[in-house]
Amino acid sequence: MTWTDFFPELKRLPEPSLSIVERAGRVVSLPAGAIVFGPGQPPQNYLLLIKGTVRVHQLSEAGREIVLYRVAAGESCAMTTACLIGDEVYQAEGVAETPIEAVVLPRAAFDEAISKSAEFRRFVFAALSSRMTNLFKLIEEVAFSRIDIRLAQRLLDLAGDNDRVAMTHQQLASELGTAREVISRQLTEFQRRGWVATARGELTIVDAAALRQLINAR
Amino acid sequence: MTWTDFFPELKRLPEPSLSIVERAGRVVSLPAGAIVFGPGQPPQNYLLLIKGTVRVHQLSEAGREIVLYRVAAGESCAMTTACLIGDEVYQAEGVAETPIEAVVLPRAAFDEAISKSAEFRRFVFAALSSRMTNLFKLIEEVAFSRIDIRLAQRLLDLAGDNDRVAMTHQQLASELGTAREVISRQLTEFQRRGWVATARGELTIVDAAALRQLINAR
DNA sequence: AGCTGACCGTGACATGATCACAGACGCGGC
DNA sequence: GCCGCGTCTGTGATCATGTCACGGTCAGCT
Repeated sequence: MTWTDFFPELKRLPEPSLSIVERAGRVVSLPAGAIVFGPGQPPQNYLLLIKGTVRVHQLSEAGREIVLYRVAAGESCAMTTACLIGDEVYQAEGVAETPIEAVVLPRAAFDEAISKSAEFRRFVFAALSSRMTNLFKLIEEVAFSRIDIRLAQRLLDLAGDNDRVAMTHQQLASELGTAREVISRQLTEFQRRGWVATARGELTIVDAAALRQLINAR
Repeated sequence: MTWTDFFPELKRLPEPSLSIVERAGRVVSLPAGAIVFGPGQPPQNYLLLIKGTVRVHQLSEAGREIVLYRVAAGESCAMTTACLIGDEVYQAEGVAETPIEAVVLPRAAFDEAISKSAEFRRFVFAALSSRMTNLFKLIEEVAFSRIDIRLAQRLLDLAGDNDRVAMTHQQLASELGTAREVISRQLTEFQRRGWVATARGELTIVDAAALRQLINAR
């Protein structure tokens, strides 16, 4: 079994493209918390995530941060792709949120596959454009959405089936690019209304319907 | 003379790619104020601007807007490219700020040129990735920058050699995704400090150095 | 001159960010 | 258990920004 088993679109690549990427790509593992890439670095490899998730966030000078997007298993990293193509350095940081396994495909092989395979191009650029779409949405949210609505949305996104979010207020603030105090106050209010239950470093969604209603109210 | 004269990178395309795009691309003109594309529309053509500028901005439900980027002569439109590749509809609006001339290249010819020419690909995707880089910067600014600094930056950007910006406060507010009143107050303050002179529908930068210093102060 | 619509100024208030600080909790060491 | 320490959370004060309401001013038109 080879790593392309994790990427159906790539598995269907015609030869010789399939062989190129299969042979050039190496699988690496990183522990949770590892910094996958950081601002100022030039990308050397195309990245494909097999297992785990990577959080990509931007850091401000003042020490605040905002999550730009997450890379899930089976996806590629948009910022890496953009920087590779445009020959630029990373502007954001990528952090392994869980232990991860990823394929690193060296630039040369990436370029070769791009030029030789229409299917590979489609895979790469469809992912890129879909992420771009997300970024436009993010800009709209940051510029125009109220913080309580953004928090409610994010809590629903982050909660698993057990409606639990194991994050500190500071981490939630970093998700949305705001300050911890703002999150604390909003959560206090959510709790007062019986929508969530909070505990140190974690929180439980009690009334998901109410949160959804808040989101749709405007 | 053909329209590719306006795009040095394309002019250097090897045959047959050059002929493909030259023959498939039609030059169109639009008056200032024309809506080039709008939210919900599917893109049918790749766009290359020959003359004038197009402003691409996102509209919020509440009627506020923010300028995502401008397409200058000699450039392509990133949102169009992304939507074409990813087969999605536009999420933002493109407006001709001046009378414009543009090349529209139908999807089929675009796809063909992409698959046949490495140079064309480089042209298209380098533009896309560079715009993506801009978007990350925009997110950082919206999320973390003070409005006075963002306004100062934008004024310097918008001012021509004569240090004049012919826009209303409302238009400036739309540039930055904020409200008119906020701009009015900031400009009043800038004027009080002797940095700008304001008039109805226009403004003159008096002390560009002071504005630059404000920007660099933090 | 008088009308009209766009443009601008401003006060009052709501929301969000920043600063300062204190209390609560969890965990390791004893 | 208990202590000590670092992290996490709560809260008031204040500032920055956004929203609402309204009135005044200006340019262009008849």
